[in-house]
Amino acid sequence: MENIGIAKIFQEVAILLEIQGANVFRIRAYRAAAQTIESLGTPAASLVEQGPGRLEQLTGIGKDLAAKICEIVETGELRLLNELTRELPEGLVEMLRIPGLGPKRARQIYDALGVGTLDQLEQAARAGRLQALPGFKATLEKRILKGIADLKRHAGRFLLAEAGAYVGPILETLRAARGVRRLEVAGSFRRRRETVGDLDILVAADHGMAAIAEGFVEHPAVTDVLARGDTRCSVRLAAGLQVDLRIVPLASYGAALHYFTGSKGHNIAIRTRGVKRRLKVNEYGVFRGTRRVGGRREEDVFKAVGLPWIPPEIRENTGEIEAAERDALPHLVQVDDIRGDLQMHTTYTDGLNTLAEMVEACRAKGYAYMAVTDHTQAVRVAGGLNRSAFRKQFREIDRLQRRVSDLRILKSAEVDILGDGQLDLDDATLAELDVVLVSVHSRFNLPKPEMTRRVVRALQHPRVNVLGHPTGRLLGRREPYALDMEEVVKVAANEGVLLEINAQPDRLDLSDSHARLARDAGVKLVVSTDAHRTQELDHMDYGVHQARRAWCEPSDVANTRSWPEFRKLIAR
DNA sequence: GCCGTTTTCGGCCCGACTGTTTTCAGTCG
Repeated sequence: MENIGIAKIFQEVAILLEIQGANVFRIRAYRAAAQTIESLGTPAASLVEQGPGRLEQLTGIGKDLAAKICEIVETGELRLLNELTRELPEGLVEMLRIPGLGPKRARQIYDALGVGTLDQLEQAARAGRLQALPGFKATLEKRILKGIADLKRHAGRFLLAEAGAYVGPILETLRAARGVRRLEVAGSFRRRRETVGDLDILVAADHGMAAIAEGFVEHPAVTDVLARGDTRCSVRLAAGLQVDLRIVPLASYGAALHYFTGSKGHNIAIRTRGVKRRLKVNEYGVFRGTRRVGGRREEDVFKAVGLPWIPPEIRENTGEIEAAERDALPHLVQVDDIRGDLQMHTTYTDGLNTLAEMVEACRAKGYAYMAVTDHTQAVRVAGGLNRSAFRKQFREIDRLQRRVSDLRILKSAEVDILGDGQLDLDDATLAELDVVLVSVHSRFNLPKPEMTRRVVRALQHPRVNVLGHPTGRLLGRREPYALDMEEVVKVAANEGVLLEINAQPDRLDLSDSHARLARDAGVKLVVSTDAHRTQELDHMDYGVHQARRAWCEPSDVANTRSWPEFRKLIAR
């Protein structure tokens, strides 16, 4: 059982307990455990192997939950969940994803009407049967029907890049509105998670709040208004993306920014620290009794609970508070630290810009080096190169290099890892490359042991330097292939191979937790754009943020080094 | 169900909006 599967079981338990009306703190414990397991990086199964007590070292996991994790790992299921679903249909879990329908109402509907699936609920609502229940009227019934339709149309999360594009025009309008002093997108967007469920826009204003809210809900991009008040509004855009707006006075901006940035787990931990110091922390500020002791700046909140400011990307309650306490926060890598891009394609294969154009674009970015990594033959759809085509490209690189002194153009290739782990390029050509990048582009559904052997074999080839997009996932479209990441990290550490964080917004592969696993094992990472056109060189930003979420400092990311240092690092 | 500078019991983060309410429960973030 994968971590995500364990987390899902705990989430379902939490929801069913909630519908049962169980103790809210017991429910919260299951939710917290789900989150802990999901962001673990290392498989929970391997912690189970390390013996009793290892799991209990995780925050929020005690004796009981540790035993339940063992049970799931060993049997593939959880008796508690089975018992709960004997009493309540599992379909209720899905029903709770409808806005306006929480545990109490779901229970009420199930008890009174026997409705236990989304489809049954839709039928009941269409037939007007919900209105028969106390506390239900036509408005709520309509809202539920709309919620079901929305859920069917757009259940998923949005790529960070997509969400940013959708919200751009709204931000412009808000920035121009009278009274707006500060503005920022908070939430998971500010934490730079790879996908976001909705967007939280925070505005500081000294006057005209109602007019700002009005302008927001009236924006042409808005198709539905879900809620509107003078300080909080919630809308949906045509694409299905929900956008929330909060307006606070300038004096509360820092506290609100902290609060609405989250994560939820991080906020609870911070507020709990506040309680211990007899402070109340809310989105309006930090208070001792009724006296405000801070809140204009985000730093105020941290300072009040005895901590330095923590970068948003690591506010996941996965150790950042403890690190801040010890004054041991990482000095996270920044996009300006990057000195070269190590994966990109040209018109030699499936790129849209010529080699010369990519070189100019990299110079414009001020890079010290770039690697040209066109595909090898096995990737037929991309028109992969054979050895003679590579020689032709090398000659063009030499010609361009003679004209360019401020940028080192590295001869490289994205060499395909064949089904058995052999490389799709002969040793003589490999020997001519400055950097050898290897990736999997075929036979994605090999069983885990075979896929792991395949990748490990490739990494053990003495010419190999970087493993590209290590899990092959495409966010929202293709699951990662089955790969024992712990094993891959171990081999990469032994062989001195670097692991890539591919900065394509729909890849971001390695994931944050895998990248952190690698970093903690001392494996160096490379952040590369995999650009197929000049504009995509700008994706570096997404990759660097992913590295930041993995707690990476500049020294953890190989392409923050100069080329001579980089070359020393990859020598094997 | 977890946890401990209030330590093995008794706490556990906090506020806004909605709808159906005459003072609040449910939901959401």
